[in-house]
Amino acid sequence: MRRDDHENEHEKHSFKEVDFFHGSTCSRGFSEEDDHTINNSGVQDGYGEDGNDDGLKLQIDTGLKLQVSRTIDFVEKPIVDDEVEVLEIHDDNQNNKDELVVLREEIVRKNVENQRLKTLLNQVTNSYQALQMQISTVRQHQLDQNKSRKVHPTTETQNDDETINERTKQQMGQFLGPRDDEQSNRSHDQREDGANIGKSSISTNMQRVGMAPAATVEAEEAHEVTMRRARVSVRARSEANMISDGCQWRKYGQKMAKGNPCPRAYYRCTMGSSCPVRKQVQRCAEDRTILITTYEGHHNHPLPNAAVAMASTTSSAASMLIAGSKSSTAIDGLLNPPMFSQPTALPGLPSLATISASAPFPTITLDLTRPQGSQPQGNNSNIPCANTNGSGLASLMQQLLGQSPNNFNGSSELNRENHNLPLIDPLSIAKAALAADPTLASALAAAISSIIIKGNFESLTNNVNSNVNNNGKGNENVMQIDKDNNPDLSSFTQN
DNA sequence: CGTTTTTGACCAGCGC
DNA sequence: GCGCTGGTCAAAAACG
Repeated sequence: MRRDDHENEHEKHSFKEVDFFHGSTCSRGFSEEDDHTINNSGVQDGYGEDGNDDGLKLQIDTGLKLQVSRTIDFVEKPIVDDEVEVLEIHDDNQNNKDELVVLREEIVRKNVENQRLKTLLNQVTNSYQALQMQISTVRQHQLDQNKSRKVHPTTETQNDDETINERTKQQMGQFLGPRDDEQSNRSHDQREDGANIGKSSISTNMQRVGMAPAATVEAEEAHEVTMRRARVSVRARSEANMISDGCQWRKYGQKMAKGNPCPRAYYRCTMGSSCPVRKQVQRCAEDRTILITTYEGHHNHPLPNAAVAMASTTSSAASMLIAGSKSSTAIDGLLNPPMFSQPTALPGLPSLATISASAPFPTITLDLTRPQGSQPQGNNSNIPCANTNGSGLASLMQQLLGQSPNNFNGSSELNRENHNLPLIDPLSIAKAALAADPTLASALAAAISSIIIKGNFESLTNNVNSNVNNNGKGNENVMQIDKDNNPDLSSFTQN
């Protein structure tokens, strides 16, 4: 292959990336062949030729670095050996030593570039995390202000305007995803805040319907407990006794649960001296290859990157449940279990996760075992399934970004309020999927990176407007990923 | 020897 | 009040 051919190949791959970031399907990074493309051609071609492309490429790697350690592995993997081997064969065949020298130099140069990009990547990562901290700080400050307003309420109009601004910023922070090391500094406060968010919302709604103060207090207390105990459950096929989530756990108990011959194990996070996070691990009674891991609580200590995914998902799930509770219907549902007597597809995310507020505590379940597009029993038929076209990753990301799950009821009066609620963090959902099943890493990493690059807040906020009918009899909203049964996703599997 | 796991006891919530 | 169940505690055992 001549150098010109190399450059043509580079250009092709660059076009692939551009296509991807403009929304078309793309296989970038989903195969071994393309893995190298990312390291060599893709980044290299974009770097130094176009200032805008520079930023683009850097942010690509930022996403990978931040969320998918496995993907980073091949970013950091030396490329010399394989390529040299290929080139040596090439040299033997064509006996063109000059060309070989040129190509070797090219490889060396690209390795240097890779090192430089890695350095820049770290810088961008740090900046990204710093920005998250700033957003969280602003959010915290505004929540405090909100508490003060509760004590000294002003006019309703004023409060509404401020609340809108605050919630918009909360959405921004939510999209970026909570940072657990900054959570560590104030996790308890955050939980308080989470409860207060719900309390504030409940109070507002109670006032609207003229409920008695005593009932309000009672509801607030119950809601606070509910929100503090919000859980995230991950269903994944695994022969191991635990899925790797980056945290250190200490087993403190084991019980036989009713209706399941497999024991349930109880674990406590040991990465912090008094970390309140716990998890339960149990095999599914119907299919013992399925491991069900349920997380509860917020870490109060810094987490390694590998653990951030699941931890931030927990936080996001709690926010999501709090958001859902902000409608009066949802409050009734959370406080009165009959609303959750039957499963219901999660609006916009029908095949990725389950929200189950059935007693005793609301739980969001990431089901990584179901065929994509399948629905759990008792699905609300009114919920549109965004996955019927079966377009693989594109469909998946459409589900992740397409609709907000916040509008659990169809109350037009409360929709305006719901528009300003914290959104479920699609990054966290995807990251949790990655943590549970690393084979999805390369596929979702690229997609997540594209989200970051595009700053796709619009995709989130715009779609919040979609109303979702809820007939009030459902209790579980379901979205699932299954790369095993989805050929589109399976084709992206990284070995 | 420190840490982790095991396992029976204990407690709280709930329904009857 | 009683029994059932889920969750936690804590002492003993196992492990590295």
